[in-house]
Amino acid sequence: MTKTEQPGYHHGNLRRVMLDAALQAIEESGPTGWSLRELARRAGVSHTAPAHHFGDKTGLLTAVAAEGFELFATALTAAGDDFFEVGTAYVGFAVTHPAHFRVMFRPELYRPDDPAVSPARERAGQILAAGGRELSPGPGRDRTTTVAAWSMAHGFASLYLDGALADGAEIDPVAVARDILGLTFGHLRPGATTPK
Amino acid sequence: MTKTEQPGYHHGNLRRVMLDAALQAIEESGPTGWSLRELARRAGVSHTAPAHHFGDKTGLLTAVAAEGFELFATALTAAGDDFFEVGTAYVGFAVTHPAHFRVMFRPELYRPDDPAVSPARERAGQILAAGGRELSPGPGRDRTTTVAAWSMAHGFASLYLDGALADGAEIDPVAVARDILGLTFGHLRPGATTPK
DNA sequence: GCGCAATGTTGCCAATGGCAAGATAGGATT
DNA sequence: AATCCTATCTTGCCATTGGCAACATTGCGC
Repeated sequence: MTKTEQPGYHHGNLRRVMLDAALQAIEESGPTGWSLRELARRAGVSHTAPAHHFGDKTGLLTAVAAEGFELFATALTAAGDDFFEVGTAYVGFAVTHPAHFRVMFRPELYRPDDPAVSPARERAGQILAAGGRELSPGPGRDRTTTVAAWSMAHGFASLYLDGALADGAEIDPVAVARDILGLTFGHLRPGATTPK
Repeated sequence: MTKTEQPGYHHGNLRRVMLDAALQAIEESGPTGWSLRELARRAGVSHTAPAHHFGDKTGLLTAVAAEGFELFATALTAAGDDFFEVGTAYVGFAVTHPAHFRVMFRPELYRPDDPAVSPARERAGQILAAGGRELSPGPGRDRTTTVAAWSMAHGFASLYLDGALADGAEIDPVAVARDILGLTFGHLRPGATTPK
């Protein structure tokens, strides 16, 4: 359709193509259920070509994590200042970028201290912490509130992606996320009434 | 410490030894960061001996998941009827059995439909659902409450095990779990104390 | 133009998971 | 007790994998 032509020797776009192939493979078979050679075959290059872009397999996963944290930080930022919007965006990101998400929080798969990873990860952490401060019920409880909200969003996203919640019916994960965040944090919101 | 003697040809205890070796390897390098042959070497047997007990690598991981869900269901049951105790036990299990936990919720690693796995998993699910019912703020909200609590416990356990919460200071994960459960579900609790 | 670094290739190696065929042993049957 | 029988374990083998080394090609900067 578009310019999918691959000229002879130099691929010209290998890095991106390999990343996309990896993302698709991760969605299909998990973060370790594929081989570098298989991806290279799919991309139509020799089995060592990717090494020039990522070094080794861990390097490819590091690149996935780095891109993931970048997209993640962007998505959280775009959600604005509202605590619930940030929480919803957290789950939204996981649903939209399942392969990135699955790698990002499994530091034994990649090099977490890589300079391409750490800054974005910390940027995301800052946004989450800000959300916790906003909703904290009192001084000294910021960290607890942040951890609580983070756990809620992260746990729901993980359970959903792992299929643990699929008891037959299809669900709209983002809507459910909104629901459970409201149930558990609604009472902390200014001017909220306890459900009951 | 007891009968650690390995007679010549027949190991006599290979299944358990392999399981323990796998659990240790998983703690050290993640659920896929080791080789079957390496475990066999550690156990002092040939590289195909484990096949007679587990079939293949996936079979070994299936056995880990099965044992995990058994222990998990037992731990949740032992926590009693109190919602907060169940939530705390969830995190306690993850901290106490990190290797099991890491495998259990990653169905692409094993055979989730294996008859050794499903019953125990469902048993655990029943206990969680009962906890949700207990705390539900109204009819029709049972499922939401269950998912919320499950997400909270699961998310915190996952983040803790993955080292995402380690911002320098050591924490007591079970105590923090109690804390965040209180913050988010305390307002749903009937009265002050005394669960009947 | 030209040189050189980036990009890609082929050939090779040790390690891995798994299969097939054979060895061993411990218990059940007789 | 002799024998069979089956679970357990071994050796030998194969295709696949990740990674290294050496070489080929290309396009960009000077």
